[in-house]
Amino acid sequence: MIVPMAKIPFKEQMRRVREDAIVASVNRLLAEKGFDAMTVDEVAADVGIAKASLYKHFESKEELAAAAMVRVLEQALEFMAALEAGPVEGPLARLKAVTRWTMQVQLAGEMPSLPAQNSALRNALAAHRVYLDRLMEVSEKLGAWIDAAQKTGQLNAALPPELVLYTLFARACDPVLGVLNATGQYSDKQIIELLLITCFKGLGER
Amino acid sequence: MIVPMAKIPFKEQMRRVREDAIVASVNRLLAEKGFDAMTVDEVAADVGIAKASLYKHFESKEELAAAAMVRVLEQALEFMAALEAGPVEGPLARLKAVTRWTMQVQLAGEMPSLPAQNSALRNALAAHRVYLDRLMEVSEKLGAWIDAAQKTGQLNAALPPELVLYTLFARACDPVLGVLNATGQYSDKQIIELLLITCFKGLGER
DNA sequence: GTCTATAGCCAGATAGAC
DNA sequence: GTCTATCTGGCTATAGAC
Repeated sequence: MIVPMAKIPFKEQMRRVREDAIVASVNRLLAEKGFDAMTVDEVAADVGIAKASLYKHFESKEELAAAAMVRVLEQALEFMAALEAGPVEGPLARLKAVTRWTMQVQLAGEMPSLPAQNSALRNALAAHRVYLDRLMEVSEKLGAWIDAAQKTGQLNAALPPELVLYTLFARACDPVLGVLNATGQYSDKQIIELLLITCFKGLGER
Repeated sequence: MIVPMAKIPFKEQMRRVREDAIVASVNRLLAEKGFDAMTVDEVAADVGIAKASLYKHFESKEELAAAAMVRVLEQALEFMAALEAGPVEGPLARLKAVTRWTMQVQLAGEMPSLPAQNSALRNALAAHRVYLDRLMEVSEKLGAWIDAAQKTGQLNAALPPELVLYTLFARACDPVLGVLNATGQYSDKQIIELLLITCFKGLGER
């Protein structure tokens, strides 16, 4: 269904472009250095505007990080929607495709990493409606695929579905990928295939 | 072989006890909050001495973290030596036993977590002789077990041994454990057995 | 809304008396 | 070696001119 576009004022368009540029910078810096090591000054310098201008768009450093997280979650939703519309059939194949996608994002240096324990940030995220909403959407879609894959016996049905979900999220920012990449011994493709094996088949021999 | 103990001066003994207490506190705080969120003031308060006194023992916050890492690596070496002397036979069984041990340490809130990206800390560790030495010892012992397990077909021989090694290190501080524990739905024993499955058998069905 | 300049704070590290 | 008190730098956030 095609929805007629509402006319968007010019100023509003400018604002969006600016904010997109900001969030893209934040995303890259978060991926590179992590939340704590990233400074708002760096973000401003990277975008090419003054720090005070940043604060006209986002009211805190935490808001910046949340915006970056929302962005990557929406990209994930977009990818997952494309998967459902496309030729990739079966829940397991789709779960693997998403996992592969998260690894590609990591390799591209575009997976924001939020230290799991930072309390100021966690509190901000736990109160951030949009972030929670997107996170829920992704979780529900993945959850449906996990359910289906367990019912058809493609995934180990003895594992609690939440465990599978948490594991997939964890693999999306698994440090092993970075370490493996740093050795310089493997191509991106090899790294992804190796990590897919350890994730879905484990380290053991069958 | 029993080595005759050199006589240790009383003052030296006092110093060691103090430093052990300091490192134990650091270890716990690192596990609880991570390196960035941990403050030297907190450490001093937790130990019950003044901050300036801390700096008579360790010359920087990074040195504190390094000492905690050395401590846990030495505990690992001790555990691994006991494994080799004990009833646990076979390289795979030993690898699983070590993995189980690291998860118990995590559950006990005693696995120091060093954000993978902090550059000041990483530089300090990369130049820390004792830390690197212990890390190498652990890696070599694990590497030998991995080799053996791959030769006997207990571990997937198609995986590069380094990948297996990095994966085991990563699982020693896997956030999935904490998340699973936070749900309150599983006992420690269940959590450990579930994570051992995902690590060695993967998410898929065989 | 953009900028320069600065406030305010916090944490790592140190001075200096005992 | 331990303490109290302080220095110092860097970071988030804001004031105020334009």
